[in-house]
Amino acid sequence: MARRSDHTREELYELALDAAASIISKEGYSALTARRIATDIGYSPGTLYNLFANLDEMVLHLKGRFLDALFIALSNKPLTGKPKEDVLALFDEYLAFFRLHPEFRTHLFEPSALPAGDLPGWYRQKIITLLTILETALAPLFPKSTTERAKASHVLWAALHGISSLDASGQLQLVSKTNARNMAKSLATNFLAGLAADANAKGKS
Amino acid sequence: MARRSDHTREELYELALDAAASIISKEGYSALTARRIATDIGYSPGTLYNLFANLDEMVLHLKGRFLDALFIALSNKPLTGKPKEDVLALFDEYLAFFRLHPEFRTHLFEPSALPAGDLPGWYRQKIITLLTILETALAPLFPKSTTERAKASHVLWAALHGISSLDASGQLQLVSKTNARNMAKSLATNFLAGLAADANAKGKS
DNA sequence: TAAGTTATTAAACACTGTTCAATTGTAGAT
DNA sequence: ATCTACAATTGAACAGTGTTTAATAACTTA
Repeated sequence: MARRSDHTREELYELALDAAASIISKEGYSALTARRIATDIGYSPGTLYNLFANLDEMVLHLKGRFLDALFIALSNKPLTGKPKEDVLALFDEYLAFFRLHPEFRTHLFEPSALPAGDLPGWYRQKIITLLTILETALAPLFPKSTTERAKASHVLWAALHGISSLDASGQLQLVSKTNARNMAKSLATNFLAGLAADANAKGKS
Repeated sequence: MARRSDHTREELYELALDAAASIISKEGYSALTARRIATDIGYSPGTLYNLFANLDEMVLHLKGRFLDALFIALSNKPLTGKPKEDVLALFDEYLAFFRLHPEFRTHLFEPSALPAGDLPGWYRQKIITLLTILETALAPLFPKSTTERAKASHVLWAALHGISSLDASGQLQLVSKTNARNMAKSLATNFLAGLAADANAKGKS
């Protein structure tokens, strides 16, 4: 067999990622195999290796798509300028997004077999773009130091990821009666109150 | 071939888990295969299936051992009764433990292919026991409500897990200049300050 | 000493990711 | 219209995986 002109390279790329997303969402990660994707899109496994270096890279591109979608979801509602309100809204949106795509909660920010630092720049950029939203929401609390602002947003993001990820793996329910949304609210409320108290103390001294 | 009396069933169990831990720590998760473990302990793959239902169950037992070790590490220093001090010390100990066993940072609290709720009781108990330490450290802050105390400890644990896990996968360094220890400190400090502020407000009203 | 039990094994099964020579449709040049 | 060059696509193969199972032989008991 040989060349077909059923789809362009770009169409194939989308077809493959669509199929992969559908398989994962319907049957879980373990059902995602090269042969299965190939069957679903009507091509042979070898064709996938003409599009991606390997399955890991394909999953990385799929994650990239989800990072884009998450960014759009989080950008949906404009920020009000009130940090607490905005952070709570972003957290809710974040959790809601992963409730729609539970299969990605654990995996989206987990290692992709890549040696971490070897993640491509475009992927890193997507995460940074995502974090910018949170950083902007925190901005009013940090009129002076942008490095402190960045740090706070990174802590909040990592912490929220922990809640969302443990929730997804079911280990939260295993141990706690509080649901993820409540925990995220507790995290945001107390952390921000702590930031405010700190700013107060510095202002007085 | 047939029966040998080189090792008891219990010895074999320990041998297998030792070998598995060593393989993971030296060559990573992907090197952990039934044939490899079998070779390393001088038995055939089939023997492993006389000890464990399957590889996933074996990994679960290995995780159990790590939860035990983590508990011991966290119980090492006695609590002082000062919540902030104790939580900071626990966080540091937690991060230090996973720095010693980086290969487990991501996996220890991640899904084990088991449908979450199907995790055996003994495993669940190990996690609960672990959380009790943190809950005890927070006790002075919650003289009345034990449910609020539990909730706070769960939030802190999940958040710390997020930091530790993202750090392990290298995605923290990808995005932030702050290291995990600093982030954990920021988390603990601000969250506890927030709790204190809340308690103050309630006390006054 | 004989019989029964059971730990242990090699071999097999159905799968996996990945590679590659062979094939053949398509595009461009003549 | 024909020839050539290119490259997308493929089936088959390779080396590996987790897991099952019938056969075996060492141990235990009678």
